[in-house]
Amino acid sequence: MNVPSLQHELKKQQPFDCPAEEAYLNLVRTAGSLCGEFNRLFKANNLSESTYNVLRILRGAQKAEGLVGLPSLEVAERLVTRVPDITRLVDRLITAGLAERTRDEDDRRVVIVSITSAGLAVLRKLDKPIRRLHEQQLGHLSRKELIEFNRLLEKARQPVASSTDY
Amino acid sequence: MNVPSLQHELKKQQPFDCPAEEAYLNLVRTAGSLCGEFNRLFKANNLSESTYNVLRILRGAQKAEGLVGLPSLEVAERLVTRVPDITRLVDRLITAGLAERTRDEDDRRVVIVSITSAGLAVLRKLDKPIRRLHEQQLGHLSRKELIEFNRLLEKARQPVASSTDY
DNA sequence: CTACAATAAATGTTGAAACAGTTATCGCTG
DNA sequence: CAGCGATAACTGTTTCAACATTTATTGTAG
Repeated sequence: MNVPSLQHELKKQQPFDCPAEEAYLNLVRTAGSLCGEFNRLFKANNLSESTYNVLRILRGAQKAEGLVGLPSLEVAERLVTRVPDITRLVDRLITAGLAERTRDEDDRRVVIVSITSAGLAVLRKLDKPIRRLHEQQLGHLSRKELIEFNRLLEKARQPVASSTDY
Repeated sequence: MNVPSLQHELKKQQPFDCPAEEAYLNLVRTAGSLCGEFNRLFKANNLSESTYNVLRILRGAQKAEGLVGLPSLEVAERLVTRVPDITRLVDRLITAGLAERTRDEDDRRVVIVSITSAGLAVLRKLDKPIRRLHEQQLGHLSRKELIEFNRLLEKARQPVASSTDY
């Protein structure tokens, strides 16, 4: 079965109101579709996209920056999608034994979150399946297409008449 | 302020593991960003993206297909993002007076969901702001870019080696 | 005509996201 | 060093999504 056009897929008789709307729906649907496959993979390992991303960030801070852990807010800021409730996100990881908290003695307001060896083990186990899924999802786009795709996605994030930038 | 590259934005020191992953993160982040703006608009009118989409589908069925309403399952199938819990989604619309249920007398298992005049009024009120937001978000992409964007998004949804298609 | 599989919708329950409000600590100013 | 605003994290609460289970109705096979 070929992938039908979005318009046909939604059984809309009339064309889209405007091209921008069509692209928006296309974008949301595509992201949802690809996300869904990852969520299934994560769920099979008792993780969610959010908790997985936190673990990735913590491992990255260790490997690339040589840090034991990161302050909670720092973790929140590095997440792909904004998360206002980092506390309970980390709570779940701690309950699962994948992360731990230590209070920063220099500034007792901040809490350092770090990944445990169990957390690292989970990530290691997931690395290959994740990479394989990435390849399966977008590996059939050529190098050129990927570059153009990224360019368009970044341009789409840059709003027109961004009055907030002044 | 320019939109920094995703890589810089996430404060990752090392490059992405693979191009497919970079594109995936870019996609998810862009969709989340644009979605967030719509969600704010919807919320200001006591709607969510899901409930708004249901209303749109119901209005579309009326206008384009001349139907009074649609069976619940039919509504669920037309939604952009899969929703397993159409019942309570419609519940909320009914509580808000924007939709109503009638039992199909021919097949008493099915429930016909239809939009009320209040629901149509809400949609009418939102039509312009929605269109304006679409234009603001993606209106700065040229016609050519939008076409290519759509093409790439559809290609991205088409998995490689889709063994399920045989 | 009864039994039963299939279908449509509703319900129960759990888990997570969103938002507001609170507590603890810090740094600065008088 | 007392007071105060700013900052970091936590907590309470509501709403929503996801999953499994249940009820009601239909059509169909014996």
